[in-house]
Amino acid sequence: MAGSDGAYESVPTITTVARLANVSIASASRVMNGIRTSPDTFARVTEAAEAVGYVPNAAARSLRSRRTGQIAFAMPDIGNPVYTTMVGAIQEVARAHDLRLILHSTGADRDDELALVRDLKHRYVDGLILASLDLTEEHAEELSSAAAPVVVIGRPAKGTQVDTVHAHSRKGAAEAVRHLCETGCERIAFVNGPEHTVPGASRRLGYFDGLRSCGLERDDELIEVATDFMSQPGRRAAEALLDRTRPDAILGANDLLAVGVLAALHERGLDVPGDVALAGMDDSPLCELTWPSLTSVDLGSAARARIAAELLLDRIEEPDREPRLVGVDARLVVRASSAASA
Amino acid sequence: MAGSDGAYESVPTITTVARLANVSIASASRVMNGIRTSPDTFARVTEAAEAVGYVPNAAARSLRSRRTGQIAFAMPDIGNPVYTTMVGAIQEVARAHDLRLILHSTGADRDDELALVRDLKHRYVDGLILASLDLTEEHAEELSSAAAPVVVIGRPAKGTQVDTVHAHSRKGAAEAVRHLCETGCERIAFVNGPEHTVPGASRRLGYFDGLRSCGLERDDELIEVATDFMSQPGRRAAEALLDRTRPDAILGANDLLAVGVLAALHERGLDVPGDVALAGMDDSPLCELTWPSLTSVDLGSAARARIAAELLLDRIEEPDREPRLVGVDARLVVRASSAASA
DNA sequence: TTGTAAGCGTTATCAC
DNA sequence: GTGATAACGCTTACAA
Repeated sequence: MAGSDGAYESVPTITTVARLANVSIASASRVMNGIRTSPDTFARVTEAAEAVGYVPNAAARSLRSRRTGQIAFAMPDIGNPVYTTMVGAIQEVARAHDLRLILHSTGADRDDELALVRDLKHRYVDGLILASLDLTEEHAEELSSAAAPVVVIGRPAKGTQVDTVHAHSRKGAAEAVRHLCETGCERIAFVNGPEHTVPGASRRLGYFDGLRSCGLERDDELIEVATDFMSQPGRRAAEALLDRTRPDAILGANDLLAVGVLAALHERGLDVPGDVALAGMDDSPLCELTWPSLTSVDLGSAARARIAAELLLDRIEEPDREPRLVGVDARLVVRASSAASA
Repeated sequence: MAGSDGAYESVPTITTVARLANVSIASASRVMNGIRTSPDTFARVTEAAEAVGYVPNAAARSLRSRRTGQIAFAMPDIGNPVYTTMVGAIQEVARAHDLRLILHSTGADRDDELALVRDLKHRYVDGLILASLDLTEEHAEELSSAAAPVVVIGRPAKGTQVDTVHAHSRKGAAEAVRHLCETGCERIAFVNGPEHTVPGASRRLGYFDGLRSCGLERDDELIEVATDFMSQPGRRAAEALLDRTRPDAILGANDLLAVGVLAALHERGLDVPGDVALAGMDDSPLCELTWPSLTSVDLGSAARARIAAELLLDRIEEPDREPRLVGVDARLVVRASSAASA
C-alpha cells in the first residue's frame, strides 16, 4: 500500500528525467520537444522518461512558451441543444489540435460575458469563442482591448473589429414561412422569443419577409412573443395564441419554442400537420425526438461552431490579420410536422 | 486606433504594478493576495493595479502555488441531456469556488478515459470528475496512481480506492415497474440499452425485481435490447417489440430510449397512456418536452454531480482522507405518460 | 550535438 | 511591515 495515500504528490519533472538519463535538462527538453539530438541521447532520455512516466507540467510550459494549450467557449445556456451541438463541434477541432476546451455558461448575462473577456488577462486560455445573443457597444469596447484572440458567434454591433461568424436566420425564417405557405397554409402564425434580442428581431423580420413573398397579409393576431427561447414559454405562448385564433401553421423561432407549441397542439387534440403544420428553427437533435418529427431551419450550428474554432486557431497563429466575417447559410429541413403527406 | 492590432500583447505584470506603486514586488503580491500591509502600501498598490488593469498570470501562479484553479469533468456523451444537467450542476459549484471547468466528452471510450486520468500528470487541473458507464480493473489501477484527485460518478470495480457517487438505478427501475403495475398494467415490457454496461445490467435486474414484487411473471418476449442508450435505437427496439407482442406498458432504461419508444407508439396510433403506459429513467429535461410528458425515475443527476464536485473540492483540501462512497436515492416522478387519469 | 544559464510571473522565506 | 531573493518546471539563446 506504499504511496496509496498522497499518491498524487510525486510527479517527476524534467530534472528527474535528465538526471536519470545522465544528460542536461536542456537535452532532455530537446528530446521531449522533438528537436534533433544524437541517437544515443534520444534513446537514453526517451527511456528515462518512459521509466518514470514523465509528463511535462502544463503551467511551467505555458509560463515559458506563452501558450496554454486551452481555448474557451462561452455560450448563453448549456441546456439548449443548439449549444450542446456547438460544444461538440468545437471539441472536435480542439481535439484535432491537442487543445483543451473550457466551458462557460453565461446565462446570456451581459456582465458575465464582459467579465469573461476581461478575464482573458489571466491568460488561462489562448483564445475565446463567444456565442452571444446580444452584443452591445460595451462588448465592442471590451473586445477591442481583449488580452487574447476572440471569435464571436452572433451579430456584433456595427464596426466591431472582431472575427465573426453568424447565421442567416432572417433568410431562414422567411424560407420556413414560404415552405409552410407552399404546403397550402394561409394563416401562418409566429411564436417568437424576446424581440429585443438579435435572433428575436431578425427572425421576426424574416417572418414578415416570408409572408410578403407569399402575398400573405401580416396579421398581428397571429404573432405571439414568449418570455424566453424555451419550451415552457413556447407552450404558454401557443396556448395564448390558440385561445384567440386558429392558425393553420405555426413557426417557432427556435426548436425549443416549437416543441412547446407542439405540446400545446397535442393537448388540444389538434393533428400535426393535418390541422396545424409546424416548423422550428435550429435543426437541433430535438427535431428527431418529437412526434411527429419537427421540420426545422438548419442554421448550421455545428458548422458555425467549427468555423469559429478554425478562425480562432487561425488568429492565434496570426494575431494581426484583418478580422473576418463569415456567414453560414440556412437550409430548410422538412420533416413530418409539415409534410403534406403525413 | 493605437494598439488595435496586436492589442493582446501588452499585459501588465506584477512588476509593472510594483514599479508604478513604488514598492517591491513582494509588497505588491501581498496586497493582491489580501495579506496585511500598511494602509499606505495597500492604497498605492491597489491604485496602481487598477490603473494598469493588472490581472495575475494564471500559469505563473499555478506554477508557484501548485494550484491551477481548474477542475475537469469527463462524461460519455455531451449530447445526452443527463450529462448536460450534470455539467450545469458542477459549474455551479465550480463558480462558487472560483474554479474554471474543463470539459471532456469521452464517447464512453475506455482508452480515452484512461488517457484522461493519465494526463492528470500534466497538472493542468486540480482534480477530475469522471462519469463512466463501465469502470474496469484498468481504471482501478490507473486511478490508484492518478496525479490528482479523482471522483468517480458510476460503479467502480470492487476494491477501487476512490471517492465515488452512484445512483440507485436498480431500485429505481424496480420502483418504476411497481408504479406501472399499480396503474393496472400486467404486460410490462422493458427496452434496455446494452446490457454489458453497468447501467444496462443493473436496470435489467431492477426490472426483474419490480416484476417479482408485483407477482408478475418474467417473459423474455417483453424484453428488447437497443444498440445504444439513445433515441433512434430505442425507437427501433420498440418497433421490434411491437411487431411481436403487445405490452400494456413499457419501461425505457433511460429517457432517450423512452422518447424513441414514444415515437414508435405514436406512429402506430397507440394512445399513451391509454393503450400503453410509458416510463423512462433519468428524469432529464426531456421529460417535460414530450407529449404526453414522460414519467421517469429521477436518479438525481444534478445531485450526484453536485456531490461529486463537493467531494472533489473536499479531497483537494484534504488529499489523504479515506475515500467516500455516496449513493443518491432514486425517486419516481409521475407524469402524463403513465397517469391513470390522462 | 551538448551544457550552462537566463528568464517566464508568481509566491513565500528570509532577514531587516 | 517591507524588500531582497530563491524557487516553481520549463524552453531557448548562447557558448563550448
